[in-house]
Amino acid sequence: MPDAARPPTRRVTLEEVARVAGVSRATVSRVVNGVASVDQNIRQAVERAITTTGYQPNLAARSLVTRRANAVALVLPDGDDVLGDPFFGRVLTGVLGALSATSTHLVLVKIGPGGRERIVADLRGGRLDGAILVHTNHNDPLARQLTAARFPVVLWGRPPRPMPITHVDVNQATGCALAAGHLVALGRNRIATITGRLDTPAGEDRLTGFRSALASLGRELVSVEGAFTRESGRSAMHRLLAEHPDIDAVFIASDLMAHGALPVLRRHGRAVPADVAVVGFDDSSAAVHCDPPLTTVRQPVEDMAAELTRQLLRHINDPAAPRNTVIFEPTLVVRQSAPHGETSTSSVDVANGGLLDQSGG
Amino acid sequence: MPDAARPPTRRVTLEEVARVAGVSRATVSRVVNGVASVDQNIRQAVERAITTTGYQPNLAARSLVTRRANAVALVLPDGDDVLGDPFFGRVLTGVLGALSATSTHLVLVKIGPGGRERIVADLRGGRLDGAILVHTNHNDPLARQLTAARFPVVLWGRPPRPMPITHVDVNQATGCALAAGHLVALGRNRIATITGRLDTPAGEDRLTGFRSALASLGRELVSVEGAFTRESGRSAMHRLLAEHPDIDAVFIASDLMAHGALPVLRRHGRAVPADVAVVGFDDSSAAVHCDPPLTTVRQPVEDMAAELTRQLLRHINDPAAPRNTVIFEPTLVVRQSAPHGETSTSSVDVANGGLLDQSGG
DNA sequence: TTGTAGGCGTTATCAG
DNA sequence: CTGATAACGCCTACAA
Repeated sequence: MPDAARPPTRRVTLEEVARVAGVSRATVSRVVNGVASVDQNIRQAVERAITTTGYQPNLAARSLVTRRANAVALVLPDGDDVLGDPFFGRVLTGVLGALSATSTHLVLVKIGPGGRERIVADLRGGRLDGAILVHTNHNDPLARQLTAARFPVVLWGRPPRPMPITHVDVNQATGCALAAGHLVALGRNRIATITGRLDTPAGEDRLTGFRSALASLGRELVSVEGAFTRESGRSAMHRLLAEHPDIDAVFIASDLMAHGALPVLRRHGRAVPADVAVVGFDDSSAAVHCDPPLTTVRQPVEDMAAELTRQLLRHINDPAAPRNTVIFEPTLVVRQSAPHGETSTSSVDVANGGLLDQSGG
Repeated sequence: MPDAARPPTRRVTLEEVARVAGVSRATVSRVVNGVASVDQNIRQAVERAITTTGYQPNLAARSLVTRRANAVALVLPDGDDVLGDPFFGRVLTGVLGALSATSTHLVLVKIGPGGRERIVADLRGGRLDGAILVHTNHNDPLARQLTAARFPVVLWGRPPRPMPITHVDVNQATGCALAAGHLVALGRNRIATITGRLDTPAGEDRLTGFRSALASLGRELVSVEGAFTRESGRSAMHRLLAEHPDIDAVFIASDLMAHGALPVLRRHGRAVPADVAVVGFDDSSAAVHCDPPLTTVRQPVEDMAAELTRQLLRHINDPAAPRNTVIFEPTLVVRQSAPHGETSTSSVDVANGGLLDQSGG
């Protein structure tokens, strides 16, 4: 028999282990699943039989009877470069971290054509126990569809329109207030913002939050709409400088956009922060590698993703569990693009503003 | 019955569809699986029954009998920020693209403590059909272990030590020759390199490849070791400038390291490319957002990842299929960090050097 | 072309 | 505490 034709490993079933150990299948099953009520001697005999036979449970068979796939999906929008956004790396890290304590698989899904149907089929077909929805496009019917069918689903960020679904979010209002307060404390008066997509909850909340925070400080605001991408930050900054050349501060709704916008400021002869102070949002890796490094509102993305994952597991384990919302408090991370003192040029990187503790769960 | 306690959807089995359609389970199964030999009228009746009942196949049951999980793992090293590397985003995009034509799930796995055992268990337990290994740490026994057990496995990049395993790689020698030729054509003579981890195949191949390419052009080389991370690029450039302040060109073994290194050059008063020309490797998103934009050796990462995925599917579908190696030819993407002419300041972004066509598959 | 019947490997119920 | 025995839902010879 040629080497290449030999199957990976011979298949060993409960039946076989039972025979070797001289007990019944049921008993072996109990040992495998750690059921307490098994005689010590028998347990040991079974364990020996398991190692000598090299037994490995067949997960499909188990899945068939337990009705658990032990797998959840992380559902992303279909964009071509979403996976290049450092934000997703942090989300993945958080989700994988929360899952690593379990034996639950993480299945990565981008919603392409027919993607929605496939997710529903997998959920109904018992191949997926639940889904984590991250930035599936605004007004995507998926969230509503899945919650209506009562599948375990959780959402990153508040739903576009009010709807009973478990989700986590950062307190956008607090974050915006931190940014506004910081810029005003720096003595800036002609303040602008580059928004995210205004048809997304985060985009909308950060605009209205920042505007009302400024208003309560007696300042007005001009805004230009971006789309949360680096390129959109670049072009939005171009427009902003053309329309409002006299600004002295900008709040940019994501670090990635800020990363695209900063070179534009430089090229237009604006020194940062001397002429224009800049504050971003996220504290993604992009913030650290901006020039100058970016003052930004930190979202504890990994923690939020981990919490979201735990919420999903809760819904899977208890289908009747109530829906839940967990809001995390952001902090301000002060770096050189909008330093503490007006004339500071220190390169100190305050990793955590400490103005607010994160709370959640 | 309270809404919250109602199960998502009532369970419908083949049995039930069969009853509704007035045929046997077997016939329904044939229709579901698209077997040709079914009478048109009966087929239609069955299809009608399927829609009226809302039947959805139970994948666990199917998996149990077909011995197929329809899921493969993408195995990553355990590092904390691997998911933040833009390289992985490209790999994911390629893999998902190749898988989107099938109904195969992509399971994301980071090798933490006990991770190896879990993968083996999933493979043996029929929960995973195969695995794609990407940058699992040098000398990780996993590749050898899985191939020895004859599980379907494929590898990104050549194995550290020769071993029969299907893999894809970029032609590192060609890529290095492109970089060396370009720098020499620019009239540079004091050429240095910042290497990747020299205990990885890519790190080693890019050092030896670049050195021998330079040697054949009559140039010598000084080198400093990095570790493929942005931070390592930064510190390596510091060391390089301290030890060899007179260099006029640097070949950096990854764009991410180059992204960390460029600001160091600037801070040390070296103009790029006037004083020091820089060439990177990968053509990742980092290359475009460097200042100045980076001339780099482009790896067709998405294509390579897609091909690697297809190879895995081939091994899954035919356990006796021979192992395979697919080498992709890189191209040189010329940007401002090492432009075409010595004095050029054009901002043209030559997206594809066109010196070599990619070939593969 | 269709139906019958057996089996895939577990878990779970219920006697003993 | 242990052992039969019956599902779980599907595929697939084999027979009709």
